[in-house]
Amino acid sequence: MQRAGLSTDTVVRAGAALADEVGFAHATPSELARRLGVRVASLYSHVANADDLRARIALLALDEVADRTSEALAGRAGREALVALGDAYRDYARTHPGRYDAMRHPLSPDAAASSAGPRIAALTVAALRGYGLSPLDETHAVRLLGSTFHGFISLELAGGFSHSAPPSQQSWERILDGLDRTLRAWSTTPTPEGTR
Amino acid sequence: MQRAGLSTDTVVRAGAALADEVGFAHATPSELARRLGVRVASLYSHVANADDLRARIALLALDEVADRTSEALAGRAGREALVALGDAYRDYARTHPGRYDAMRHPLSPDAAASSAGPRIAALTVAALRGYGLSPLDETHAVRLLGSTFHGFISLELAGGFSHSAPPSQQSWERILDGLDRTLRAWSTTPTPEGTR
DNA sequence: ACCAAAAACCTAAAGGCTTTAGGTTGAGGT
DNA sequence: ACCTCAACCTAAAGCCTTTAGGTTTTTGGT
Repeated sequence: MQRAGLSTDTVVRAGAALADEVGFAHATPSELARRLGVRVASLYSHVANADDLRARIALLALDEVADRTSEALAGRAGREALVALGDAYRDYARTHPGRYDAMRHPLSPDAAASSAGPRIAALTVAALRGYGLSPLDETHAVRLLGSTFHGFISLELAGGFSHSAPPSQQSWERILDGLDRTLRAWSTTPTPEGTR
Repeated sequence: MQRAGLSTDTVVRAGAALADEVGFAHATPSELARRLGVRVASLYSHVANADDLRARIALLALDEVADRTSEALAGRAGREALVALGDAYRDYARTHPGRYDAMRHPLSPDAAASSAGPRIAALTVAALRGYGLSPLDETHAVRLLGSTFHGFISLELAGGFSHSAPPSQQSWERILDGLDRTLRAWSTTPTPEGTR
């Protein structure tokens, strides 16, 4: 009998491809086994259970995003870096929607710590270097970027912008522009009175 | 034998409560029946199937958000309206995390059209009235608000901000402030050159 | 070339979830 | 008292996940 020659790595990669095709939520061991031409039970030698499979897809996605982000950011600063960062996320989400969703899959604390998540955070900080922010402002700015990028991408992916003109690309550019202006004025913004 | 006296409405409401407790993804007919003290099959008289249940929870959530938003916005304009809108979303997500997730559940085109979604969109436009935007700018601004609010809330809910100082509330206020400034300068922002 | 051990794959089975078909029982109106 | 509708039920089929334990291929040392 011919063997598929699977390993944890190949299984996870196939799982990621499946997630991109049918959606992260529908990337199940059953369907994966079917596509790999293997019995379901065989997958359980490579992956502990369905959730472990999903967590590993998440780790893979985080890694890939970190790599692309790192490449996109090389040699860029200020507005250019901001745009490169946003486009890197958005392009990744469009080419790999399942993996992108996987990134929001909750990980155990130590899985999260040893993931590429911190590396992505560090890259975001690096992208902001050109704006000359204080450490505190920097944290707020990282959160602003994360929120805006993730929010736009997830709404766009869910089809939230597809039912009205103009094309979302225009809004994306407007928003990047707004972010750049906001960040340039970030440190001059007084902290709101009500800060707790 | 005692009857529970269920209707579609009570089932959906119980489903929404369940979603808030265990998460939208785990709000299954099985678990719901268990809590209602009823056999699973009985639910299928009130709800077509598992996805129908989830869709109805989504519709309920959209309706509730529209109501709260509408109330929060009454008598406010400009920055005040912006903050009220954001806080309404965020408060709803915190008190009803399952329902909030449900709102991103994909609906059929006609279900979406007859949902409270358009009402929410109209309320967002109304909240922006004080900024005096052109219709095109208004659309971009609605998308900006939707993205930023949803992104922040969904990352916050997923615990993305809980592993670092300062508390997310501070970032939220900074971000609302940034949005207000951005919107005030929105129409003076030249459309980026590369607009397609 | 041989032969153990590891790795990959399998069958079988238990238990949970979703969904449908068809039967029973309670509650309200006449 | 009766009739009807709605609420609820049992039963069963089909799918998914997970575990236990067996078989076969591959591998690498001799």
